[in-house]
Amino acid sequence: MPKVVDPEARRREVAEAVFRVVRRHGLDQASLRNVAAEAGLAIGSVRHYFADHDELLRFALEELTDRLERRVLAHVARARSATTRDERVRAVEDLLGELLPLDPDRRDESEIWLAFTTAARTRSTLRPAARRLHEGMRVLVGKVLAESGVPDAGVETERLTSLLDGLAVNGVLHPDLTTPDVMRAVLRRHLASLVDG
Amino acid sequence: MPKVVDPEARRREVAEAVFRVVRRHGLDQASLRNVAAEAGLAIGSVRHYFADHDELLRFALEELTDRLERRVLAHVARARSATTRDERVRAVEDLLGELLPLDPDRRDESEIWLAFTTAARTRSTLRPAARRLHEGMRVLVGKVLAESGVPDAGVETERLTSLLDGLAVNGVLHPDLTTPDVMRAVLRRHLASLVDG
DNA sequence: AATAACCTAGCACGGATGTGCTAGAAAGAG
DNA sequence: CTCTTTCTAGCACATCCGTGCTAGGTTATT
Repeated sequence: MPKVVDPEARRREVAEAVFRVVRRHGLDQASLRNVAAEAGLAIGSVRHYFADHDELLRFALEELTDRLERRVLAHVARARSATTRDERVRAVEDLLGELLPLDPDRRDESEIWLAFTTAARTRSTLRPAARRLHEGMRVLVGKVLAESGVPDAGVETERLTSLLDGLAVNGVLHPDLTTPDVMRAVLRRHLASLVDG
Repeated sequence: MPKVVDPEARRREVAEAVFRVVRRHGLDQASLRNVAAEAGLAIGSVRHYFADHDELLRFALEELTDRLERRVLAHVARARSATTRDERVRAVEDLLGELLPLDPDRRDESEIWLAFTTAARTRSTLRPAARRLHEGMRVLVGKVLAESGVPDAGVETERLTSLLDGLAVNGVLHPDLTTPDVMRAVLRRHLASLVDG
């Protein structure tokens, strides 16, 4: 028998390499060769774990989705257990802040999210995964608003979803203008305007 | 002397070809060969008007900026001449709506904008032009808010700018969910919440 | 120690890309 | 008609890409 290697762990390692390449040089540059080099593997090794270049990118996007989902779900539990209204508002703020590039880790994730999401427009094999990610975020925002008793959930869900996406985009593309402090202030203002009516 | 050809007009024609390719297949596919084929020219002809592949893309982005600017400026004049408050609100709505993919033409423009803007993150030669485009939009939004007497212009400018960008992104990437009607409703709601306080 | 299974490495092919050059076509000026 | 300048077309080269294959290495079990 061969050297025992957890194949799923390997796949995740390769996905990490994809993320680093995408972050530094863009999704175009996430070729098998570049990713293999970044992962410290031979191109043949990468292809042993992924049948296809497409499958590699698809897996990376799903990996990103999983990670985001896990992080957000932890906050959901915390938000539900909030007692005072102030505590609850703060919990919602933190929860939605997980979707913004507020610190280096989340900034990395947002950069990767933006690259994959926009690429999915013309790369049809990425569309289903990108779609699931978007819908997940959308229903999350919808639930948060509904549970907070905000009326007119349809329009407000779209408004908050698009605001968060726009903040993430500008936080990634123009970090000197859309700084973490600015993003937090905008999010706080928006939430306040929702509860005040 | 040769066949007289207005070189600027030719450059703009080629830029149009770039737009069509980007819209259909993404910025990655806007190679000299693909663009030349789309424009019905030989690759050598395209290179006669553009020294570089970089220069071609840069020119296309600047062309997009010019076009957008021209369209928006027309609305600015109209908004300034509004008399009643109702008329003014509607003018502002139309003005900002020019930045959203509300009809096929603007949808095309938004798709191209998104492709170039996000590509500028890793393609350094596109950054200056993308930056100017973003700042132009930002000061426009700032002026609109200031002239409408909205307080706290800093945060509100960022909030509305990011909302518009987010709507454009989702209008392009998820047109079945973020439909023109939804975008209009969101924009209207946001503007209303600003003037009511 | 021998075997069999898994993993790694890499060659080879066809295709695409940007760019440097060169040859020729088109058409107003003399 | 002829010259001269502008424009068009396209070849050639080095580089990178995804993928089909194959050969070699590594190691737990027998």
